[in-house]
Order: sequence, then C-alpha cells, then structure tokens
Amino acid sequence: MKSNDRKRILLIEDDAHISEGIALNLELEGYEVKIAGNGIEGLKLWKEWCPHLLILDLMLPGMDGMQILKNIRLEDERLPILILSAKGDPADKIEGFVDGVDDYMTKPFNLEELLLRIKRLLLRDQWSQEQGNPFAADEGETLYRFGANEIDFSTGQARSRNGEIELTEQEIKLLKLFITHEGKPLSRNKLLEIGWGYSKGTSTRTVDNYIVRLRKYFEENPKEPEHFKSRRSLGYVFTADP
Amino acid sequence: MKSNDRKRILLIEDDAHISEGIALNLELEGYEVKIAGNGIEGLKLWKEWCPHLLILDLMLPGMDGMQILKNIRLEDERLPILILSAKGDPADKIEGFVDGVDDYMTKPFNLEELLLRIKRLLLRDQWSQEQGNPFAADEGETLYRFGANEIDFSTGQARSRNGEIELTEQEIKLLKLFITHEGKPLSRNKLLEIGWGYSKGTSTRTVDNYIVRLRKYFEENPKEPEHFKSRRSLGYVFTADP
DNA sequence: TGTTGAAATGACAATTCTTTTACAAAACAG
DNA sequence: CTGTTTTGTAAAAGAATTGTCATTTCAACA
Repeated sequence: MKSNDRKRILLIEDDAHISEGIALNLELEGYEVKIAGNGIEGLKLWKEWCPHLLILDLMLPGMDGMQILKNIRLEDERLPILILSAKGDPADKIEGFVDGVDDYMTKPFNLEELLLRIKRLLLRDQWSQEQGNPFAADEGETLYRFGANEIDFSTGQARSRNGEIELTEQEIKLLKLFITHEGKPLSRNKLLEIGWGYSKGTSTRTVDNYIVRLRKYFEENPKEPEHFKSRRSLGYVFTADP
Repeated sequence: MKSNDRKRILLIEDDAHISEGIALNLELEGYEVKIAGNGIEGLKLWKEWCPHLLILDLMLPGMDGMQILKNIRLEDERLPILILSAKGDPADKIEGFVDGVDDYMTKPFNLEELLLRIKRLLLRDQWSQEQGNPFAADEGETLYRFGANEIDFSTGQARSRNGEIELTEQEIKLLKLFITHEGKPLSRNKLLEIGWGYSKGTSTRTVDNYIVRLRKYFEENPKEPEHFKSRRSLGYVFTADP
C-alpha cells in the first residue's frame, strides 16, 4: 500500500478568503488540497479526484451543502466529512450530524483545532483501511426487503415476483434515496438534485421514467402502485409496508 | 462478528448530576454504561471492563483527566475517547487533541449532539475492527475449481476445456481477486488499485483486456460469459456456479 | 544488441443506459 | 363540464461504458 502518498483533502467553500487560508495551512501540513467554490464543482471534483477527506461549508450558493452531503453519502458511506458552518445554533449541528457527518466546526473557528481534528479523522480513516479490506465498505447491512421484494445493495441485484433483476447505477441511487426517506414525499426537483446532482430548476420527465421502471420491477400491479406512490404536485413517496 | 452486542461506554465524570443524566440517555440509546466518579476508579474499570468508548471529564478531583488520557493512550492507541470540559478556551482544546483525543465537547453541551458524536465514533471504530484480507486465497488450498475449470495457484497453471494454460502473474492476481470476492462487483478502479497498485482515476482498457483473456480461457462461450460478467458502470462480477 | 512475450495503450465498434421528446391519460379547479 | 396542470408511457435520440484489436512499451534473456 502506498500510505506514504499525501492525503487528498477537498474543500468546498465559497468564500475565497477562508478557503485559501485553510488550503494554505493544510498544504503546510503536507496535505494535497483542492478547492471547489460551489456545490456542483465540488461534486465533480469529489468524483474525479477521490479525496480522503472532505471539508464542507454548509452555506453554499446554488445547491446547498446539505444536498451535497446527502448526495455523497449515497455513494460513499465512509468518506470522512467535516462540516463548517457560520450558523452556530444547535439545530444546525444536529441536522448535520444526523446525515453522517464526522465532525462539525462553526465559524469563526480555531485553526489549530481544525488541523488537529482533520489529522485525527484521517488517522482513524487509515486504520479502517489498513485493517479491513477495501471492499468491506459495502458489506455491512446491504439487504433490504419490502413487500415481496429483496434488494442487495452490495451486488446491485434485486429479487421480486418477476425474478432476478440487475439494477443500474441510477436505479440504485434512486432506491437508496427513497428508502432513506421512507414515508416522505420527495419532489422531482429534490430527487434530481440529490440523486442526479442537477442544479435547481431543470424540468424533465426523467424521474417519472425511473418511477415507471421501479414500479415495473417491484409493484405487483404497476398501475396501482403500493410502494411508489405519486402525490400530485408534491412528488413521489416510497412506502415499505402499505 | 458480534456487532449486535451492546456497545460499552465508560463515563468518567465526578459530577453525579451530569454523569447520571448522560448515562440515562446513553442507556436509552441502547448502550451499556458504567460510571466512574474519579480517575482511579476510571482506570480500574477501563482495565476490567474494556469499554468500546470512553467519555472523560477533564476536570477531575485527584488524578486529573489529562493524566488518565495519557495513561490509557500508552496502552490503547485506538480506543475512541471523547473529552468533556467546562473550560472552553482554545488552549485546552488543543492540548486535549494533541494527546489523541477523538472528539471534544465543552459544557454546557447539547445532548443530542453528544449522542450523535458518540454514535459516529463507534461506527468508525467498528469499521476499523472489521477484518478481511483481500488476498486470503493465498493461504492453504491452492487448488480452485469452478465450472469445467481448475486452477492451481501454487504452480500458476490452469486446466480448462481448452487444455492446459500457464497463467501469468497478473492473471493470477486478478483471478485471486475475483475468487475472493465472488458475487461482488469489482470496479475497474478497485481492480487497478489493488491488483496493479495504480492510484485512483487512471483510465485504461487494461482491465478489460484481461477480462477478455480470462473469458477466452475459462468461458465455454466467451461472448456469453457465465463466470466473468460485466455490470455496466459497476465493474465485473465473478460467479463460480452460474 | 536483438528477440521474445507479457503488459499497457489507444482507437474504434458494439452495446447498454440515460435523457429527451412527444403525446395520452388522469387529476384538479372553477 | 371544460380548460389547465400534472403525471404516465413509449419510442427516438443521445451519452457513456464496455469489447476488441492492432500496436507500442518494456524488461528479461540469450
């Protein structure tokens, strides 16, 4: 293993003053740093560059930080994420943590402390990598059942009354989104933003088409959906046990 | 793995009001909790009870928190430790972190946040524990059979319906990878990283070429692979008995 | 050196998945 | 009812991924 390689840290932060300050310090500590000034760019860099740790400003223009967080957690359960936020009230903190944040600091923050927290997070992460095998990531709770269906997220396969199905990437993402938000209506916009990384305002029939497909796969009678229901002008709701 | 066992949390805190409040909440969350009212007792319990996580008040009577911390870190580098402290000034924070603290909260703290931070720390810790060596196939049995094929890893030879084949080094590595991860899709990236030691993000057709070769060797009908299947945008899956 | 064979690359074709487009059907408001 | 908005669906167009082959690189070896 080449654990000697410099650790990559991705910083998603719109305020150039702050981001450059942090980046400079991180580089002095020996990390490799890239900055994204907005969410879209951030997601792109995350995909391409595969950073070891992510520092994320919750208050971003365009797609907001929370969306990015959700988006990334759909695909990577384990990436250490440290949230920065100007807002300091407890409500924010908690919402951030719920979605799988590893650490949280409010601006203005103490730089030394930030550096130490980062160091510690990366150290723990490295322990995870060394001991476990790199594939263990997916091997936790990967089986999900609802109705007469069973989904194995580790292999991307599903069994339903129609037999075995090989799910595609988007289908998996969408399913995860629905399952993690069971019972809550998700608007097309939200789905596009979180599951696709689109910026707001795009209007297409894409989502509907996927719904059609999910219904074909998993509904007993696709015309009378039980699990993937539409809520007019709200979006779609997933229900595990109708 | 007995991940179902309740996690043990040791709380070292002299103020009974606070400690009991925290303990109660932790128990409601399903943790097993023990309280130590001072440092000596704390160290004793840590040794006997082997908690999964330690919550430590820095301001303790007698032996002070920092001593305990150092003491424990001498013997256990990895135990997740969360510090509580009434003093909120940065200097304290930093000193705490330097000595291998995983998280730090100052009193008065938000209970929800405490619970969430604990949850996250324990989750990461669990990931660290998970074992599994990607090249486990090295051990013991060197003969592997699947379909009409037989591979002898000790000599690097294989027999298939096409006769005897001398496998090359890379082919062997790749085969081992597939065999040890039967049923799981392996992305090109993972394969390149593990089998070749490439860093992430390299894009080549190398892996595909090897797949072609493996299929030629081992598939009855390489155009309709049974064992080495491709899962678009996920990678390749190996299946021993289709 | 030149030979050899494995390993890697790059171009292009074949395939599969995704998005758009277009329109029908359904739900709603008045 | 009737017009408007929203949702469902199929099929075409568009992208992206994968399969294959010819070619180049590289290192071992005679």
